[in-house]
Amino acid sequence: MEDDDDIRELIGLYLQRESLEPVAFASSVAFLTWLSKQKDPPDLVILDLMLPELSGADVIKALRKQSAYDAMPILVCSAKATETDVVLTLGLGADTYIRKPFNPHELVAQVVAMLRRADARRSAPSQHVFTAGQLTVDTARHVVTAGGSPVDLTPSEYRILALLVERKGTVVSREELLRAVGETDAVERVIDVHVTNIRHKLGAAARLLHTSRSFGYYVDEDQ
Amino acid sequence: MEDDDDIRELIGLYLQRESLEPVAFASSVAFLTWLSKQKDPPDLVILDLMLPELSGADVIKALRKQSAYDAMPILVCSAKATETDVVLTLGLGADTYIRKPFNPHELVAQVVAMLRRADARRSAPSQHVFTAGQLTVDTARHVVTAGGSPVDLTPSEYRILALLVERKGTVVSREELLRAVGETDAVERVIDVHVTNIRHKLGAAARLLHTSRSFGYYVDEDQ
DNA sequence: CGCGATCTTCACATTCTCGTCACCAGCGGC
DNA sequence: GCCGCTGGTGACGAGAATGTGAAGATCGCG
Repeated sequence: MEDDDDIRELIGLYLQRESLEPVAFASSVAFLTWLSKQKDPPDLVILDLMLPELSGADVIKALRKQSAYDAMPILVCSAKATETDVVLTLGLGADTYIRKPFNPHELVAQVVAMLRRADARRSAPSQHVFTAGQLTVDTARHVVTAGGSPVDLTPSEYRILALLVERKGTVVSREELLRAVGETDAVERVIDVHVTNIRHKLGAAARLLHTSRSFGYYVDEDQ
Repeated sequence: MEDDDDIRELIGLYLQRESLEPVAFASSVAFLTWLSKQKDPPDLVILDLMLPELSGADVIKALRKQSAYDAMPILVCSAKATETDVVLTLGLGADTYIRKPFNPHELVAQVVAMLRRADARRSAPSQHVFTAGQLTVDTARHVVTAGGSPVDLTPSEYRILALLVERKGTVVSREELLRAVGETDAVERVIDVHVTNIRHKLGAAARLLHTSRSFGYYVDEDQ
């Protein structure tokens, strides 16, 4: 939210370049109205302090009172930069303060940093389950299932299959699979043996594990 | 961390006024050494970019590589304030950038704002009793029960089991368990011995504590 | 300083895994 | 069909990972 049209547009452009989806508002009221209609709160709010109607500080206060928005990251940028302003604004519940004039790149970097942190929290159990067809690899439990039933793999077999499923659709070279197994100086053919054993243990799901002649192996969803 | 003695002291004083407990270092190496000896990571790190020996950027890189510290808030303050510096620093994993010269009150306000957010996350699931099957771990009282009756564990055994139960269902590496115990310069096999002892003390509930060959240990509800 | 509790290391047994090899099968080119 | 090359596979010995008992090493405490 920012009352100067040019600045608002500029910021928007820079954010889009980071494949973010900014929604811009010229006034606090417009923003709050929009917000009340959203199902999920936005990932982050950029706020100018000097706004017509409701001031930025009032917006922060209003947001922080509502439990739905009390965890939403707020970045404040403003030309009002006396020490008191900064302290007060942060005290109200803003997360970061950037002084105007700021460089767009800086703003974007700060936004990305804040989102990274928020993401880390939200998706704490991040991505640790990979699937390919009826195959699932749980990298937290180190468990592989094929068609629902667990498959008992040795550590090396697990590491090979996990890498292949994580990269499903792309051929992985024996060299890289060797590295995944452990920094050994073994002959590349070791992988062949492991793959054979994996196939036996997978049973029907083995048809997802393909050989790419003279290149390596790959896992594919279909067929 | 800040190489100018006066500034370091000044910042420390201001932080203490907020009933925080700052620990100051004049060099990156001193800080990292101290950090490796701490059981729990500090709540927040204030970092100057221009340091002798290891630069602030190197410190950030080093910290973010370790999972124990990848969530630790980092505030960077520096006179190196070109746009590129700010963007790079935030990109490395810092959370906030403050330009020198900064007002101490601003720094403190920013620190408090960051801590508020980190606190909200940490204490959000203020859960202190974890269970897995007939096992319960009360992290407030430091008491473990198996099938209702209390189990008498040594401190190290408790820490290991607590971590495993908190993360039930996921494999925890010996390395991470070692870190939980506190000693980092011990042989990883120490964990094996502790686990053996824990198993004996758990009796029937020991069947919940599994070995994941070549990966670590894990606790699972079922089976 | 002595004592007990706890931690760490070590040694050994056991079980499981890995890498290698030899040989066979499949494929494509001719 | 023949040949050369690449991949599949069964078997085996070397070595790794783990469980565990016992012997120092440390620590905290009276």
